[in-house]
Amino acid sequence: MEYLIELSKEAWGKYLPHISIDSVVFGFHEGEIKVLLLKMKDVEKWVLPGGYLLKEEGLDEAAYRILKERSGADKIFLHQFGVLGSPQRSQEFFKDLPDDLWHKQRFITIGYYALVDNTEIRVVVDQLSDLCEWKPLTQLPDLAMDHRNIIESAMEALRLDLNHKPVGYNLLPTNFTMPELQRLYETILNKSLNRGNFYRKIMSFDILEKLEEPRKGAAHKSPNLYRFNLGKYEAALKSGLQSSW
Amino acid sequence: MEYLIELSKEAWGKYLPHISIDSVVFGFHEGEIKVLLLKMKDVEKWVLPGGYLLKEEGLDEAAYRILKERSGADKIFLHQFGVLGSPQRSQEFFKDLPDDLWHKQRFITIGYYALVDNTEIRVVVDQLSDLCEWKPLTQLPDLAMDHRNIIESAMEALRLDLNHKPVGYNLLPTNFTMPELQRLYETILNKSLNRGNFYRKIMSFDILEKLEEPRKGAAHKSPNLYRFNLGKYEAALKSGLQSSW
DNA sequence: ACAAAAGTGTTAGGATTACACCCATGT
DNA sequence: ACATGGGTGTAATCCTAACACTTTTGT
Repeated sequence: MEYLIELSKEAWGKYLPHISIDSVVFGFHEGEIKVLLLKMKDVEKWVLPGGYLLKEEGLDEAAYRILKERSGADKIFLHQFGVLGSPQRSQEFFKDLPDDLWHKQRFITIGYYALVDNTEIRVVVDQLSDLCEWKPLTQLPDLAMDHRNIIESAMEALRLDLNHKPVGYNLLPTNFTMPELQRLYETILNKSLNRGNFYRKIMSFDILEKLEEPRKGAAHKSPNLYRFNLGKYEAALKSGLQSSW
Repeated sequence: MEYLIELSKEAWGKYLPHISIDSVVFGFHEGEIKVLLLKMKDVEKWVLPGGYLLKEEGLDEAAYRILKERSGADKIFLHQFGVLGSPQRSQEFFKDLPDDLWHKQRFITIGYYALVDNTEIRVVVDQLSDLCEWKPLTQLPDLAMDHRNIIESAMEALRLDLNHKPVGYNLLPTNFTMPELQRLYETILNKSLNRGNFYRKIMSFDILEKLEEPRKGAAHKSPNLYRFNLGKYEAALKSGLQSSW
């Protein structure tokens, strides 16, 4: 708690008041969508990696910096999806703390979602948190304030953006198999897709490149590996992958 | 200028600093999309109807209030579409004014778009403005700060929302003709549509009700009048009007 | 007569869905 | 042998685009 008060003093000088940024970091692992969460020190509550806007900093810039500081995630796809700001969203949470505490202000929070290939992320635990972990979207722990809402809005935004943003490229490792890509689509859309039709349709977009070598080592037949042709992918996304999945 | 300074003093007490709200009010008139703009006093620049967030006010609530105060528009469809906030977006505009002027802070602005049937709006001019007028989207006057950008983002958002939000219901008068509805779609999508196909498709959604009486008085054949069945319209929008226009 | 509007018909071409079949390959 | 993956075939259905025809009705 000492800790918070120390940070608070610093905050009033560095940041714009009343504005926070929270990021919902999505990953895809073992066929599930996961969200990166931090466990608060001394409290059994989890929070999104969030932070504040420096006085002379752009919004996207701040979102990148915060994510870097609080989770170690770097060079990431980030997209702003909305602002949440009911007057009471955080006050109740800090009610036992002094009134001049930075955290006790009213905050408007700007929501970003981030997409990461989580095989590449090295998770860092910062000063405010005990733990930084991937939690499955379907089994979220107890979340502070309105963070569960924020996650739901982010997921909704992601679904709508599937044909307009490079979701696959950013959630999968560079090389991936067709079943992996299909499972990603099925998870985001929350419905199952016919394998043959999925294969034909995704190939018809002409955004994938097949690698020479299949993935080896596992049981069963070695699956072929693909990667996105980023140029073609982005060109195709501009007009939206016309598709009804 | 006196004026601004007076307002500035008041503002520091009433509003949250650094946060503004700007609304792009769309109307549809004479086959064109129009935007409601205010002309600043003493300067040849136009601005969006915008304002600030009261200390204990929700975001949507503030957007409604501001629109009411600055344009007279009431009971309106409003939707938040994004946040704009490069550090220098407004400073340059007020550079000759005192540093403690409210307006000279750094602002993050929350963008809303509003849809109105502009036959119903009675435009009000507030203290800061000379004029409040509908300007065609295709011939916008000289706009202050980044307001032209904001309008473009809003229009982009509107296009994407066409199958998910009750755009037609809110931009047209209660009763309207089929050619009017088609022209609205054509304008938003910026392409022409085949009449017969448009008719069949829109009817197939089963969201329109045909009135008994056609519109009378004009030249040529009296066109039939329709109105939206709001219940059915909203139900259909939930899953999105599956359509490729 | 003419222009605008309403409603329907038609046809070719695509896209979608839902299967099914066959092959390859690692254990 | 069996599970997994890859790739293609196909038929029914539906959607779309493009045009055309007919009828209605004000001026």
